[in-house]
Amino acid sequence: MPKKNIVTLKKIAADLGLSISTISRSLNDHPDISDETKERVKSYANKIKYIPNLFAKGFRSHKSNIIGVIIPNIEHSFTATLLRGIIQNAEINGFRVIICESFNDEQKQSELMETMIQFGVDGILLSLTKKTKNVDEILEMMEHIPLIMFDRISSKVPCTQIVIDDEDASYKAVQHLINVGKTKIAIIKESDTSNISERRYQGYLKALKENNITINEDLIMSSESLSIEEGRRLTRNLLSCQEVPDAIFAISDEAGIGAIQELKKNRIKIPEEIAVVGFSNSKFCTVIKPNLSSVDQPGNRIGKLSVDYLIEEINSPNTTIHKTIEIKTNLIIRKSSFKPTLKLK
Amino acid sequence: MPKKNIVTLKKIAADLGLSISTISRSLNDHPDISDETKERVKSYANKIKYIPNLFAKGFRSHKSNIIGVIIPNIEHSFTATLLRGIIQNAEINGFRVIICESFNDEQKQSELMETMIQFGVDGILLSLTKKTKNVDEILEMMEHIPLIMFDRISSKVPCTQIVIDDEDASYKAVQHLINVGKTKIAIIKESDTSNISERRYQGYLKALKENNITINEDLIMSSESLSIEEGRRLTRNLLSCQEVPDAIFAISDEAGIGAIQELKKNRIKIPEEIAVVGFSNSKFCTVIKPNLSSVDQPGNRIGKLSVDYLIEEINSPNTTIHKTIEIKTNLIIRKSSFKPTLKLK
DNA sequence: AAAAATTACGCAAACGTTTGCACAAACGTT
DNA sequence: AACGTTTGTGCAAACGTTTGCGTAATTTTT
Repeated sequence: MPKKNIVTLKKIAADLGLSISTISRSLNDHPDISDETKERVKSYANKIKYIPNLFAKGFRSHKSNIIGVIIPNIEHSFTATLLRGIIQNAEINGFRVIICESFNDEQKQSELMETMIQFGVDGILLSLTKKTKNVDEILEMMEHIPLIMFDRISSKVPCTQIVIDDEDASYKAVQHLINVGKTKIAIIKESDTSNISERRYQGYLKALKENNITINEDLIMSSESLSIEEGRRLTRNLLSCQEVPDAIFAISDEAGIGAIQELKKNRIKIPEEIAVVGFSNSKFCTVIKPNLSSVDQPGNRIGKLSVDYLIEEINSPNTTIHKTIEIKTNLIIRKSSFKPTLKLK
Repeated sequence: MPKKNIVTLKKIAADLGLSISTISRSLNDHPDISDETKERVKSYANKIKYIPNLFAKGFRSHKSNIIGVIIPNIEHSFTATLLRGIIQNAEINGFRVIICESFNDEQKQSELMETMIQFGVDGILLSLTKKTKNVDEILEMMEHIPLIMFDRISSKVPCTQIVIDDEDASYKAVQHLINVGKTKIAIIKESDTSNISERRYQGYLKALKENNITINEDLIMSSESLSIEEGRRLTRNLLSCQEVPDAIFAISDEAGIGAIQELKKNRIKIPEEIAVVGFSNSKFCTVIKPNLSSVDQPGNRIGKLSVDYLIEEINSPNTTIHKTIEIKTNLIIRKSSFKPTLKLK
């Protein structure tokens, strides 16, 4: 019987011979109330285990203290750290979090946003589906609620966005490969509808250009969706090129793993003949032999920052300065690309 | 300005010349209302994009349509599939999900439960911290809210529990090792405060006993927390035993991976000299060479079932028949334990 | 000592929805 | 023709909280 014996402001007021408003204000530390009364109310409320009715609160104040999070794929390795950062920081700030998965479905993504708004979340943290084409609905819903985008973003949406500095990360990865003496550097990326892939590709191009390495189209491999299997397939393709690469930069660890597997199958020495670098620094990296060099993304930090900015926006909705924050990454160098005798550039 | 132009029942009533109650009933398909009126109201509500205020709803009806989920560690590989099953099924049934992580902290776990109740969730799905000693608070809070436990459960709490049939799973894994001719089977488990580890250990013992294999204490390795590193360390210990095992059953994939790494380092042939089986069928299994045999846990199913039972309990809180559901698993046999010429038992 | 300001509290409305009850109209039964 | 029944709708209370305003008591200022 959870129903009865529910403690409300009214009951406390009756028991203490005060009015409901005095109780409310005491509990909320309103300056109008004397310290003495506050103390009396608080200790009594505590004693009889008063639990505020958050529905009534939200109903009155139009504040839910809930943040909605929409992510494309909860199983993605990077997502866990991202979520952890979000949840932790939200909690510190007194917010709860609702997490929903869009399953990379643009339609579902819109529905989720709508439901969340309806539900009364105070703000939304959105990581887009892999190929979000139409942002019209998002733009419309932005009118109704504070929105921050993270990880998988779109420049078409004018809001604060927090993201890995993908271009810089790729640039550093490729630069590293060049530093260890590689020149025929292949890239395994996704098709150009993927925003993230595209940014990483740009970093790749930039590094090559800066080092006066001519871009060889044969060494640019794309796939719709990068799995280990796709990594293997594309690596097979690379090996059958007339000019075989001496390094492979994969924009995902899965693809990098696939590359290593395929290279090993062909008895190609890693990193001597072909070096490999991945992206995400997932747990796979230290399981595969040789260990995969990879770009480490500080997911916690992105999560934390997203919450920070969202809360800021919730508290002052009119401030329309939208920033784009790019978080720097660290390249973790392991056996798959390490070369002790580095060639000075 | 998201504030104004909010559509409420009152506005619809005014626009349509009906009363608020008629609008409410129409939208809720109350039988008292004529089909004609219902249709008129619904289409108009739809047209002006009426969004029900869920706070007011919850406030009135004491129903939130939210399920709270508490898990010890969001980064655990198995958790993702579990969550996916929960979220999917909850959504189908018109429930939203709030997910919180207890970080394997018993204190935090209680706090989270309390907050969730306070928040007005309709029910809680709980997966315990690794070592939950004191369940008093949980027992107390159970009085106030429907509770289902999943994955990491405790027999001390009288509620419906959904869990992998760990004993059976281990039994099958060890039986498999015996089938391929192994007799000196080691186990890498956690210390006996871990409920799950203990159940898996029982399955191990059962299989050995049934096959009249005497239990060798030297082959039983325990650790506080199983990581890849711990797997390696315990495997090192095993290799230094006077009687080296011919198989290792690790109750986690991480430990299994560690075992394989250590065995390879010592140039021990897998599975010929020592076979290895893990538990969870995580993605690691197909990355390591040789591929790791492992117990596949249908996380989706557990998640789905948990939601089913919880909703049942929410809808009829008095029904106090608490079941314990044990889901069967599948052993996925890979190179790390496969032996083509199997010895008939 | 009177006026002004401050302090500490109570009253009551409001938030949007649901729901028990009342009631009018229309219908079916004697 | 008088009655009960059904159908469709409206009235108003209630849920627990916050908050603008009012006010009495006290203190400060003149």
